[in-house]
Amino acid sequence: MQPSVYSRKEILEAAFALIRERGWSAVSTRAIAKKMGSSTMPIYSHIKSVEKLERELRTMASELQKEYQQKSYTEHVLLNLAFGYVVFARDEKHLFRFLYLESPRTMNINHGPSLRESFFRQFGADSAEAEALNELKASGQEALIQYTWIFTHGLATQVNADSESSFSDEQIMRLLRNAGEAFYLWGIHKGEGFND
Amino acid sequence: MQPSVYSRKEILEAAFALIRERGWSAVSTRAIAKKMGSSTMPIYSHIKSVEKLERELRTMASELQKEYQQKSYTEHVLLNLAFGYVVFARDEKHLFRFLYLESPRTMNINHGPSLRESFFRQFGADSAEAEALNELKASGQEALIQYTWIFTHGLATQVNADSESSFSDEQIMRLLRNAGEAFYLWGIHKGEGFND
DNA sequence: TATTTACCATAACATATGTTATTTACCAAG
DNA sequence: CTTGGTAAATAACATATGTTATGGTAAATA
Repeated sequence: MQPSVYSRKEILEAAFALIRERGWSAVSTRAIAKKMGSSTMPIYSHIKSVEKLERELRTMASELQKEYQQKSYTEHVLLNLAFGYVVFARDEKHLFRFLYLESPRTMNINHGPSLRESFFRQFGADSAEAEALNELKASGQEALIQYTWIFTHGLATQVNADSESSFSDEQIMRLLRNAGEAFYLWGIHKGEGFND
Repeated sequence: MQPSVYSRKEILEAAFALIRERGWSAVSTRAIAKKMGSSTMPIYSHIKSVEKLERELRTMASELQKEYQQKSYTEHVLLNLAFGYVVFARDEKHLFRFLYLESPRTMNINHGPSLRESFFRQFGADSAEAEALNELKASGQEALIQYTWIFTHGLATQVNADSESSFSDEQIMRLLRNAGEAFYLWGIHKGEGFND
């Protein structure tokens, strides 16, 4: 048996480079092949169809997103998740669009789990964070996360659409902090939580 | 000279119906022709290229969006703009995606003027609204609009992605009101506006 | 060494799309 | 009525893409 000249890994990396640089619409079997200096056959021998390839690329993009979100930019877990999400949207425009803005080739409107679920999971996991929010009732805490998530996603898409990438880390951080504080104080103010 | 059997208007309406029902990716000269029961020729005789067609459709979609945003849902102009924007995103999924989420066929990341500019324009135009916000300094007012806009766009994209359209008018209105109030109170609280 | 088999390149098939050339049919002007 | 021009249909050209068939080459195996 012959060893593969073009490995599955190599193929995925070429495709991933393409989507990072030029977006999902620039990914085709021929484009990948050209980038590797091969024909399209190795792709089909390692990955059955473009649909499978798309799934792989989604996973890879999500992994990179996760790296952005897991860095410790501040001492606040939720803020880190939000900040990482927005910076990912700014610095990896095509990947963010691929994951959250553009439709899959099959025209389902179907966004991934993304930030929102991370928010809710992390919130439960991090006790220090939870303690700091003790003044809010449970419903208020959940609402705080919901509002923060909506704001974060809005900021991310806006930052993503800004082709000059003129949002600095500091600006993004300030926007997120301020919004979070506003929601938090509003929750305190209302006492009853966000749902009345 | 013969009168046209297929008018420019008829063509645009067929294309618009297509994009509303099945999205921009479903719009092609042949699909339009099929919908009209004609060949593709009338399209080219009235509209030179698909690129021109896309521009026309953007205009039409924006007009419909404007209708949503100009209704008087409440006594607050800004809230009306925001609410109309979100409801448009919920009820016209394909049009909203076409205008703000998907890339143009030519791969520029370029979102339209949209809500944000409307916000800033309307804000200046409506004096009653301005009066109500007098307690905020000018910089704080601008910031309030910015934060509100970010939240609104975030909510719109979230609502748009929800294929069950499970967001009721009341929920959307409440989210927008609460967020706006939170930002407003935060601005008061800070005194100096949002930019410190 | 001869053979078989996996891998890959080439070419082709199938489809979808924008666009244009050619032909047909019809209406209006002379 | 003839003729000319316009609009529409048909067909074709050009490109892009997913996918598959065919054949060669080189390595592993008998």
